[in-house]
Amino acid sequence: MVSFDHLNEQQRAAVFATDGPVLVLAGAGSGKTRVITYRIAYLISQGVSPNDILALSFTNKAAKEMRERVVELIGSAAKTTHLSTFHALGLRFLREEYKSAGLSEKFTILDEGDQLAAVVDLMRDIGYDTDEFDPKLIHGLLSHYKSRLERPDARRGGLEGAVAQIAPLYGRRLRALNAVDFDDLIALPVWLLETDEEIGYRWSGRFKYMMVDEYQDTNLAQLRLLKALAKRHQNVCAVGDDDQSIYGWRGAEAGNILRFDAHFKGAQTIALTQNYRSTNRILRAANKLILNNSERHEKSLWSELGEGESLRYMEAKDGDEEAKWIATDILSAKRHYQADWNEFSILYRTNAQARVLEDAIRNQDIPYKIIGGTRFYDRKEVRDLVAYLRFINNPWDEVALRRIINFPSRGIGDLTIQRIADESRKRDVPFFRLIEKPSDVPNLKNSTRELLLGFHGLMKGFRDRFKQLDADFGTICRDLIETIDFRNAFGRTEKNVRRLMIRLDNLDEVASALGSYREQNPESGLEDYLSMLSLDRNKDEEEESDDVVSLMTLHSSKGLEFNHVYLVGFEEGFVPHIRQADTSSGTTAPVDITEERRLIYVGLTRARRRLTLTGSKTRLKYGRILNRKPSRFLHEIPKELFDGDRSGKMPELTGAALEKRAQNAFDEMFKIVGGDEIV
DNA sequence: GTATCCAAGGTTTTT
DNA sequence: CCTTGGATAC
Ligand SMILES: Nc1ncnc2c1ncn2[C@@H]1O[C@H](COP(=O)(O)OP(=O)(O)OP(=O)(O)O)[C@@H](O)[C@H]1O
Repeated sequence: MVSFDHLNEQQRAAVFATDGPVLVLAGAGSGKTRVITYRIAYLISQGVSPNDILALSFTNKAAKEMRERVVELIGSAAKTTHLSTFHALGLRFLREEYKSAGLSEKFTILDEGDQLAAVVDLMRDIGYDTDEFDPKLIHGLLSHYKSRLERPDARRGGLEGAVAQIAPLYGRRLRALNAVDFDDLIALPVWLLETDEEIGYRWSGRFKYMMVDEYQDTNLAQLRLLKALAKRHQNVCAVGDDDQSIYGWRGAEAGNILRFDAHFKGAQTIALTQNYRSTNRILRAANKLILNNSERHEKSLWSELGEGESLRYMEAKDGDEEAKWIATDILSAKRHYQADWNEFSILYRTNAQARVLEDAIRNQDIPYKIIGGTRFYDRKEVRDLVAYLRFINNPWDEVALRRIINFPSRGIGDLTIQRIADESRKRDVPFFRLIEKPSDVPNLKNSTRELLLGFHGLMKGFRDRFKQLDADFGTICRDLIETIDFRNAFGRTEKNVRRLMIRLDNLDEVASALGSYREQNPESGLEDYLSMLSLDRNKDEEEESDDVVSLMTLHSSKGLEFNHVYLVGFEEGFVPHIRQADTSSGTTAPVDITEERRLIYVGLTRARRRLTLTGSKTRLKYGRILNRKPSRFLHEIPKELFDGDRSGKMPELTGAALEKRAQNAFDEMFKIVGGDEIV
């Protein structure tokens, strides 16, 4: 039996209000996520089938965590609850309804690079000068329109006109590749749900109770998806905080949460006001900062966790010193607080900042993990191997095919490829069909035709092997690496042996990952692994989460909490980020300093008891030294909350100083917090 | 068709 | 700084 004693009154109200639309709009750390987990538990305890419950969160990590928490509450009965991200849900939908969407079974999810390449290709085709129109910008706008399910106006000039011209071609191109992009994962399901009555009816009965976490970060397309799925029952419970809306740049629409009751008629709104996470000093810092934003939903937050320790601000002379100082500080704090490593987190604005920190932390033998930003699947050799897998899985994937048809070199040159492409376009036959039957392509030497057939045979062999029910993906993938002879291909250009070894290791890692994926999901095919790759690029790190210090961007930290938080690079240029602060190239998004402020708000409110801001007077960039000054946001946090006077003088690291500084706060905390509970 | 050299540009944030 | 890809020579 689930006990609801661990909820306050408002939380209980939200949990028990199972029917009809409910919005929980409340500040950071007020227990919104806990409402969702308990709500799932409550529904199941009331006899609702776990299979009828859908809870959506923003990241795979969050979805996974939610599953763990619900299982803790009610045990394995929760296992069949649908917990996923919007994109994973969209994918699932399309894997079932692919035919209606004009796709074939094993469609591919195009990664960003390939999306961009498609845009460049199409722009060239219809005679746009890629110097005059930045393809990145065009692609960004295209994505923006899709995320709002809007059509750009073809009669407009300039960028919008260009996007309007390219959009339909881009769509057609993707369908020809039997591929979708991220936005399609939402847009196509919405389109089907809204236009195909049978599909709409079927799916709107599928999930009887739906919950959405971090609702402030949903976009218009996601709102439409939600509406379509909830059409028959309106049982939607959304929780979020407009002050934590940090994805405006990719189409998130704060209006979704602020006008929830207009989108879902008869919605009741519940506010949560007690913060269970942070000390009052931390809370006050965050509240004061966010007060500088207008047009927000005013919220009051209070905490029973005492005043707590003062915040700290440390300004180093350069990035190395900053990183070293943090590493040392973590070491002494670990001793002093008898803390576990996983109580520490280092947050930064951009992934690039992780490098220095990583070095410093590793030097002190501190166990750590870096969440996100991993470029593993962006490395050339990995992308090449994945391109092979993609083509094997989905022969329509011409992008992958072109990437690998002559890598490693097998004598199929640009001219040959051009001839095949021309013929393919002329006769509207997929590229790969012509490789199966090169005699259909005019002007090729017979020896070239032989080469093409050889390539086709090779690929077909692997395709068949991957299709077998008992296929051992890991072994097949290693065979592929061998047969293709990547070793030789990279050995030729890479004379640095160490680097060559790294590349080969990376390839082997893909094989291992593929093998273990198959072992864990014996029912899944190659297509599932590949889409998992595009949707969850952090999978590997999450596995061994254990007792380690976490490094991540402010964006990735949303929803998490740590006893000790270091918010690093607290300088103009990082926060707000230079690209957001200056007015140049203002086409992607309006200059939005308020979103940067919210980002800091998110960062500050991750801390439970000890919050440290750090910055540096100089930064090394591309080998150049840049002078830096403290972030304007520093001055928006009251001086008196800081240890010292916010001047940045390096706080002492000795045990005695720590002792003196923290003693009172520490005792106070312990009295109040007591034993930790699960959410 | 393939190998090699050099210039340019890259760093916002993520599904 | 380092990587990437495009131009050029073989
Ligand atoms: N009623 C409660 N009693 C005690 N602790 C609670 C209660 N509700 C939530 N908590 C704790 O407060 C912390 C924050 O909760 P939770 O993550 O649900 O907040 P949130 O509103 O989702 O935060 P954020 O806005 O930052 O995502 C967690 O450690 C949670 O265990």
